[in-house]
Amino acid sequence: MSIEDKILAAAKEEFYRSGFDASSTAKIAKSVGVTHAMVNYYYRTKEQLFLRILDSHVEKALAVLRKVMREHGGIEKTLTKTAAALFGLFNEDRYFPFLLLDASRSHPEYLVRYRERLYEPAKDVLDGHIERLKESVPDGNVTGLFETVFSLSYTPFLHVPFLKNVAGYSEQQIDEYLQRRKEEMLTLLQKRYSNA
Amino acid sequence: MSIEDKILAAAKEEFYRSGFDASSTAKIAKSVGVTHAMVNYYYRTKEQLFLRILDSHVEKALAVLRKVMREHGGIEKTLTKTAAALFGLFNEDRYFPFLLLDASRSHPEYLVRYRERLYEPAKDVLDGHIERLKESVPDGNVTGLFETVFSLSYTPFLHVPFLKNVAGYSEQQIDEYLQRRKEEMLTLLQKRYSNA
DNA sequence: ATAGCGTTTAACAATGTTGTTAATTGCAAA
DNA sequence: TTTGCAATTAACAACATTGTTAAACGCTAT
Repeated sequence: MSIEDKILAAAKEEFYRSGFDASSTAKIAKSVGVTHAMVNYYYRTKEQLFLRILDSHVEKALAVLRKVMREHGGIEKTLTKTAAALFGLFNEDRYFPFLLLDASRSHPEYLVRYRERLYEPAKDVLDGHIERLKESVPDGNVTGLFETVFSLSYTPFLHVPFLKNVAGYSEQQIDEYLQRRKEEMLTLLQKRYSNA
Repeated sequence: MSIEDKILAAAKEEFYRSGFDASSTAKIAKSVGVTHAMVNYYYRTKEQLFLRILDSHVEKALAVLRKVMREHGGIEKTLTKTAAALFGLFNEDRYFPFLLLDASRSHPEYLVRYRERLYEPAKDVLDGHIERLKESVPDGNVTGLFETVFSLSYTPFLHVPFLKNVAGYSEQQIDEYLQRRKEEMLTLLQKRYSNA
């Protein structure tokens, strides 16, 4: 792996764990074993380095969502697939939810750039199929259901640092925990849309 | 309000919005309009100032939970009351969830001190009444249900900065949003425990 | 071998951070 | 009114931060 790539990987770790403001390019460089000038040499500024990482993650998330949303099934299938896709996405980068929350709280200006495109995948479903979907959901609160899916997909990963560092879970216990949460989420969804 | 109290209030804001590491005692002092030496004069160190704030919040949260958990009703009542209590707690300090997440990710050592006491209110219910509760829940996953309640109670508040600063919600829209989320959570719970 | 070019370092500047300390202020009690 | 003490400031130390720049390094191609 080239130094350029090593810096990117180390930066990912650092930004994941500390957020933008509390991260230090000097520490990133140190963890790679080079002078901090290398960070500026390859990525100009801390901000550009951060945005590059954020960008690739958001692109990936959007791609996943678009794919799921395009499959036009009933509310049940769409919700379940969305839930599984989101959970899988976060499971690949377990600190990604932290990154998003940190950005939304401390640097919303970095997220404004995605505004339109964030709503776009959802629109496919919410506009094109919302009428049919509404019939399957008691109170017609389809967007609310999607937000519930979103929330229940990422909270397990927010809890990982606590479970690991405070409650003392082992890696295996963490994995079991995440699996339980996924199943509980899917069970809950079934109940929600399957009866009035 | 005394300067001592003003510093505490400003620190709350700053820690809420930036987390421990990204917060600066100098900025806190500046926002109050005093020299940063005052922070050290009244609170010794940044750490002690932070812990004082964290402590009072955790105490309050534990008190609320203890109160709810002590009322020995069925699973339905206990869950609903817990949900409402947690939502109300976070609604009073809307950045509190951020504070907890930040601490659990970047400073778990600050949370270890509460470890035993965090589980204590839950134990009241989960040990003393778990058998009876289990009968009301299909797969007997009572702890899972409580965690779902917890997750759905705080995520709306995590979303507020995004909705305000990226999506452009007004204060009123935020309040309406929070109300919707609360109701969706309660609806969802009803479905979950009311049928097999 | 050497000229050239991309890479890397060391050093610097400007700024910000936390915490301490000596000096000053201002009020209250004797 | 003057002594005394709490409150407040200004200045300082030690260090970390980001970003820039000139120099050195090391490899490749001529």
